[in-house]
Amino acid sequence: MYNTTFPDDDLSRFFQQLARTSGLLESVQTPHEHAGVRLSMSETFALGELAAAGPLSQQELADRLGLEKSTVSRLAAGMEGRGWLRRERQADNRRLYRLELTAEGSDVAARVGAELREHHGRLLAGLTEQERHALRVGLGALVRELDAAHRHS
Amino acid sequence: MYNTTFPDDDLSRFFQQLARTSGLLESVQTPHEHAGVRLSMSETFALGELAAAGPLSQQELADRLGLEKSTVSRLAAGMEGRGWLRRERQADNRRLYRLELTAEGSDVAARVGAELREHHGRLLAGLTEQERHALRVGLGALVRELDAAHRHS
DNA sequence: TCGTAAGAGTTGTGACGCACAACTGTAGGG
DNA sequence: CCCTACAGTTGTGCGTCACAACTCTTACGA
Repeated sequence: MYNTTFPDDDLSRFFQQLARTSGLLESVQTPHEHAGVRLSMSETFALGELAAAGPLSQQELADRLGLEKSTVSRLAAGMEGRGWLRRERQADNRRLYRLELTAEGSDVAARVGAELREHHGRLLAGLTEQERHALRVGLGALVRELDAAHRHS
Repeated sequence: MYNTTFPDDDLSRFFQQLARTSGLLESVQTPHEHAGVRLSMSETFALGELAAAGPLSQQELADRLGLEKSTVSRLAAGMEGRGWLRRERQADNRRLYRLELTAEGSDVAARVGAELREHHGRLLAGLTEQERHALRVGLGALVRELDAAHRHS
């Protein structure tokens, strides 16, 4: 009688599992050790965005991270303090920052990225080739729909 | 030069997307409105666990949710206060609680569960039948590996 | 049988991540 | 030249959580 009341579909089970173990996100709540560096999830993603997209303003970074500008202000300040990025005003518009990774920041991004890739690789190694392919197709489609749903809101 | 430093595999993109939009988890951080009821993610999962597994002790619930017993103590107290569950000591061992959903708790669980299912359904409706199948296979395998990885740690 | 240890649950405390609101500073237009 | 728009900052408070120290119940062995 019980299990008819709550979603028992794959999506639910997956997200519950994800949120419970959080092995992939490496503990959503608490800063964690990556490649010998302690960083939060937002810092991890910020490094990823800056590494992938190059210099951004804080507002652009906030949009990409889905965070409030005030939060990103402190986030960027912290990362600057740790020597991971430079904060210079943009020459043509001094209202905007130009957040750019330092050499050290790029290095951390590379190391953390490598560790995440390796972690994902270990996980995927347990899958068959078919399953990996299915995961790629399925997640790709899901990301597409998530994105669409997000845009329409 | 930039995009070689950070994981750009599907898993990374997916989780970043997930964490950014969080449409599925309905805002990881902030309590959200579900079926006319405001509850946190942990409360949502707790309802799901109790609805699915029946009466549990607090420690068992803590294990299932991946939370500390002190956290679950306050969580359960709150849910008791909202009339969602009863906390009785187990007759044969009075150290343990017997957390059981009330009628109202089961009702909330059912309504929230239905809304989550509907939400997931809307999302999946945008996928082709092939993609849905692939997602099912891929996520199933991923859950299996996450679980295994979690057990071995 | 009594003391001691184990384990469930509670409470105090503090960290962390975040949003909101009110502020400052820069830029552009009437 | 003011007025508005917008990037960024700071004050503040909330929600979630872990850790540690405590109480209470139970089991076990000398």
